[in-house]
Amino acid sequence: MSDIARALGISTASVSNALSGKGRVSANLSQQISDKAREIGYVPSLAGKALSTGKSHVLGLVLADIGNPLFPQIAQAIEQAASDEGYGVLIGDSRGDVHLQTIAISRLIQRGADGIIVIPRYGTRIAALNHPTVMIDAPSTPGNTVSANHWQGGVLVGRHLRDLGHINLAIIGMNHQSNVQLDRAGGIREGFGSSQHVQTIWIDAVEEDHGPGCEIGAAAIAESGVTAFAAVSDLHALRVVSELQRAGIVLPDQASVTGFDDLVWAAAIAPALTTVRMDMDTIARIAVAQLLRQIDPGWKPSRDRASDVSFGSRRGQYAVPMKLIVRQSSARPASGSSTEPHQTMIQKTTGTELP
Amino acid sequence: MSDIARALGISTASVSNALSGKGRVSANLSQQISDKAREIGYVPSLAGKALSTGKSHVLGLVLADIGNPLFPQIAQAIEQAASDEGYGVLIGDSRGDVHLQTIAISRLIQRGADGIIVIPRYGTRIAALNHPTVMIDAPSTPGNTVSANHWQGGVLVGRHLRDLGHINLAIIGMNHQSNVQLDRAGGIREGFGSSQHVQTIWIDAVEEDHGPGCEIGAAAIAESGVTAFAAVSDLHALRVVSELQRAGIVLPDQASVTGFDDLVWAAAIAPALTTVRMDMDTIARIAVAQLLRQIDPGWKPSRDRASDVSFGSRRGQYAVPMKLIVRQSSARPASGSSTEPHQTMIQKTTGTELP
DNA sequence: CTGAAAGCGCTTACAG
DNA sequence: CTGAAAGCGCTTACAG
Repeated sequence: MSDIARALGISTASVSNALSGKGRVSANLSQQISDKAREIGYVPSLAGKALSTGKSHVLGLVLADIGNPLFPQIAQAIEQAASDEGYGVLIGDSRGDVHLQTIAISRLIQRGADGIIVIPRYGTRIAALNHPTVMIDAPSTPGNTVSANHWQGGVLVGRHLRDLGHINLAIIGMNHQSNVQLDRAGGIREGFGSSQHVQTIWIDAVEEDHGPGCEIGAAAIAESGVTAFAAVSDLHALRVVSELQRAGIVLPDQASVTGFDDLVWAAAIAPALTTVRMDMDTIARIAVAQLLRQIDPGWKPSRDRASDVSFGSRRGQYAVPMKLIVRQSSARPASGSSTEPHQTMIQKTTGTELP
Repeated sequence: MSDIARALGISTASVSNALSGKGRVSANLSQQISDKAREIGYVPSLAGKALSTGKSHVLGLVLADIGNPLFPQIAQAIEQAASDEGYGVLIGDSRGDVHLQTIAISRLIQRGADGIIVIPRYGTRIAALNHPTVMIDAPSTPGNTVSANHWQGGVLVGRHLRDLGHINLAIIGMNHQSNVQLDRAGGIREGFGSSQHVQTIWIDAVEEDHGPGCEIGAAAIAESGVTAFAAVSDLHALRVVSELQRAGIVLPDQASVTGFDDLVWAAAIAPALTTVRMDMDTIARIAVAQLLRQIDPGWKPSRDRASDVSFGSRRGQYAVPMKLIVRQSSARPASGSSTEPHQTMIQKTTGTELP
């Protein structure tokens, strides 16, 4: 910057004013300055700017567990939304440890992050920082800023399965401490209708009895009359699909399975998994916008995003609609066989030697 | 810092010297300073430090595609290794676009990253930056700094399948532009032995003919006599498992399947997937160490890591050994049925009405 | 061992 | 419209 000033024989103040476009410089000089800047390949020093303004233009993204399979989707969306607004993203990982979560946050603050985006571990409450912060979890989580509308996503699944003609459903969850999972399960129940048969299996409870990674027992559940399995995550849906197929149950003819999140393998398995997808791009945009508004109350989005306003919010919270993605794992069998008594069909295939 | 100096009636120079532990201050004063610092809750300003030293203590992590399912493992390991050395990690995503990759890198540099860690898209060559950079890809990639020894990982798989008694193998790859996949496939071939029957299926070629997401045709391949499937990634292994099971082929009795990378679902499916794991923690530590050495030739690791030196390197490259994780998908059947003529067995189960 | 001073690259009142 | 000056919080020769 001083290079430009020297080359043009002017003050750095004018250079700064011209380059920041605050309009305190004549159009003529301003033009010369930007020409010269381009000519000498001027790259502003963020460090200098940060020191004088007190803003680093960096956001911190803290996850309970970076190992989470959803992390790629999240990080990609946040990175995009942040960089659209001229912000960088610093990552912090608390490796699933609640205590480390706080440490990770303060480390990012020390590093100069202007604001923090937290995706907490279920059951965790973030101690109120006196630092701009937004949280992405579930509408039912206290302190949540924005998230997918997990309940509504569940309703989509429940209705879909009901419309397929199922009357006996098992919901598969992993952890009943997780508001995300609780919301999803509640929505599924509502969508499926309370007059039907519905049971919920929490895998953590099963694993407590039989050890981690044990069978969920999906095949046995199917034999008891359940024809629809709605998992609260694709990972668990995959376990269900896997156990069912191994037991010789043909999908989707004899049972429908659905998941959540549209993880990378959902489309890769056969039959491809019906699932529900979050609109992470929108969630990320809203999260970043809310954060920047905290950092600078006068902040306005760089491009108009009319959509930002369109999600009704209880208590200033945004709940972004989810979208059902119907694939073969819950297709309506062409032959209409889903209405046949499934007991018979299962028996027909259990003749093979199974584990 | 000036607060401390004022409170103690000394110069900021002494405070700086004491706090940075460069030993130019009497033990006595130094003690007072650190006491006072703790007392008033002093938090150093990285911005000030960055401006005066010209170092941000931030590293940039650039991925071709953050959406990559391996990203969580990578990011977690890099974040850990970097923060162990007092560095933060800024993320950049090129969304799979080769052109954006260069842009992402320069954006991170502009943001003040002292060095860049690149995990490139296959087939991409990073234009030599005049900025500290390390690259994590495959030993066979020009410019690679450190990576898993994908070839050796392949050998592990090949030998394992051979030792199981298989004599007819199909290697499943996705993209023959990827050095990672090429290395893995080559290793598998070597480990399995060249005297055996081996064929390689590249999914991208199959998809070119039949559209994306089409069947690989694993069941048909099995019917042709193949009893072992070695995929170069868990994702493709999953597709194989899925197709095989759907066709009524029982794993591992009638066929063995292996993958690569130990992605999150590898242990979740039934039967659990035999796979090969990278030692990302070691790779990340070496990558960070190499990068910091470029940034500051006098740099030394904060803790002694004797292990860093133990991986022989051709041309200064590190190839970190991979580890085979044997699970049920390639277990030796208790009954020894893998040596029975599998044709019969397949027929036995294809009696059910399959798609 | 300790301190006064200059400088890193920017921004921002304040004068002119 | 333009510039001289001070300041953001640190580090680092250089004196004393």
